Amino acid sequence: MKSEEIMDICMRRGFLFPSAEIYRGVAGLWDYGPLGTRMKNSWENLWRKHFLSLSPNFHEISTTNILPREVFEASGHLESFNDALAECSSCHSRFKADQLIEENLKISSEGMNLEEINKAIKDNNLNCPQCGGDLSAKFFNLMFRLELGAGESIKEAYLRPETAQGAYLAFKRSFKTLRNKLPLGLAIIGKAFRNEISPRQGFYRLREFHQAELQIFFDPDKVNEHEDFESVKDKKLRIYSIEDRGKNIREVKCKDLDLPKFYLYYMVKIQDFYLETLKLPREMFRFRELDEKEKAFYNKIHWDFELNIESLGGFKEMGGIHYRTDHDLSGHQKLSKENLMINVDGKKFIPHVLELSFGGDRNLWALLDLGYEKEERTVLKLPKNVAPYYCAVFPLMKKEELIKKAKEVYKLLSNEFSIMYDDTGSIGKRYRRQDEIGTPYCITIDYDTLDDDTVTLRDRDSMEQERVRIDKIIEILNEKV
RNA sequence: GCGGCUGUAGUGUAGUGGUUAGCACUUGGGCCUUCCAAGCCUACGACCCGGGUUCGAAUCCCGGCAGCCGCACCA
Repeated sequence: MKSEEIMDICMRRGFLFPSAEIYRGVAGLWDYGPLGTRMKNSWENLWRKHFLSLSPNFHEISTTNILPREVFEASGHLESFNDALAECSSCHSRFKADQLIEENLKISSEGMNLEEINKAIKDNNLNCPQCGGDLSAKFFNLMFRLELGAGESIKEAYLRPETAQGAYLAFKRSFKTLRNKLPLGLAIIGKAFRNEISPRQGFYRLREFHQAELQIFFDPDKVNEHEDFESVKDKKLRIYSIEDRGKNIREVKCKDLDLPKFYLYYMVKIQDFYLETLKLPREMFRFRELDEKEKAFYNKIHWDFELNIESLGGFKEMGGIHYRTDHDLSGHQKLSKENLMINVDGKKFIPHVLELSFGGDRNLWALLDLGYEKEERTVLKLPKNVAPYYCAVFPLMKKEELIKKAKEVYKLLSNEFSIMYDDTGSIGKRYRRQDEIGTPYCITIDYDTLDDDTVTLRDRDSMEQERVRIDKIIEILNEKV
């Protein structure tokens, strides 16, 4: 219900559209329209500002979407993203081949190739559990496979399923370039691709999506320290651990949690991003601990951070904080034969990685959901710093002298803020239009303005109005952000 | 991918074999209007795609695509 209402605004007002819509679209592919793009850019910029400022040695890089096969061999994605599924020739149900073989034949299918799996199925007369039909196995990989070049010289490559690998590949040179200092943070804001079998839930699971990830490389001997830990030790984190399942979220002081300090510090900074930078309601946020089954194969410690999204039925993952150890760098060192060890003060080691990973698209959806309000009016109470427009300027009526003045004010402000101008329809209608796309402030020019250079400043959330001088507006708006 | 339900302007809908495919809101233009979706005039705009049945299909049948629900999948 709410999900459709938000999607309605998104399509009608230009936040999101189905990609290739005139060809009926494709599940899991979405375009950002003009307003959505503004919002996405703002969110990404806030993210940059918040996370890159945590250390002078945190830097953003931009790496390719296409990477050669070896990268994912080393990372483990080729293997663990690659499931052999047995498909029934009559009812087309699919089953995991390894499970089927293990359960029925009590042998492990590990290491079997497709031929061997199919032979095992055939020799043992394994039939479809659903209808009894014939089964044949095929590999389904969640990564998009590409062929680079042509003819004999084709190189096998994949679209990256996470931005992270780019940072690991760039680590060695970045570390040198940045003069051999740890911790080193490499952030990548970009796209990732997963060939989801059936993307559902509208905008939540996509085939092409945005990630904002920060890979922090550090000395594993120092995992239980952080130079600024003192400043966060008494901060309360909202946690939902494995033991808390079925119970309530707890607020626990950072220093009382049994997690490495280096990890805790960044949990606090992530929580701050949501509660302080975006100013979301505290009760909508939590960290959720993943159990062994849910954890990604490369993670030693893995908590997700979640927001309570009504349109998606409750708390949903916005990202994760992953202690990946040296899984990736060691894997790349082994396969590439490149030495990825570093030497810090005479100590040689492969650094460990703490990954802060955010799903861009679902974060935006969350903001739309949390902001959406429909009572006597429809209003998107977006955080002011991510709203597509910060302010709109109107002449009270469509009269030449008011329009002229309004355009002057528009021009004055457009250098400072993301701003829009509108002079069609009644003033009330124009306010409502801005409410619907979340514009925090509207400025109206009336006949008094022509006499005394004051305007009406109207607040999106309270609908209250105040009279302010034009030469003070920039200052006043800046204070309100 | 399987099963069930669904698909008419941007949105919500009317239309169940022959309609110039109707209505409301939205949007563009105009009039009016001194602060919260007012009113008046006017314009734009749709049968998801393909095939079949039929003299004739938005309507019936088949396939595709998309959406919703359930199953499976979700590193």
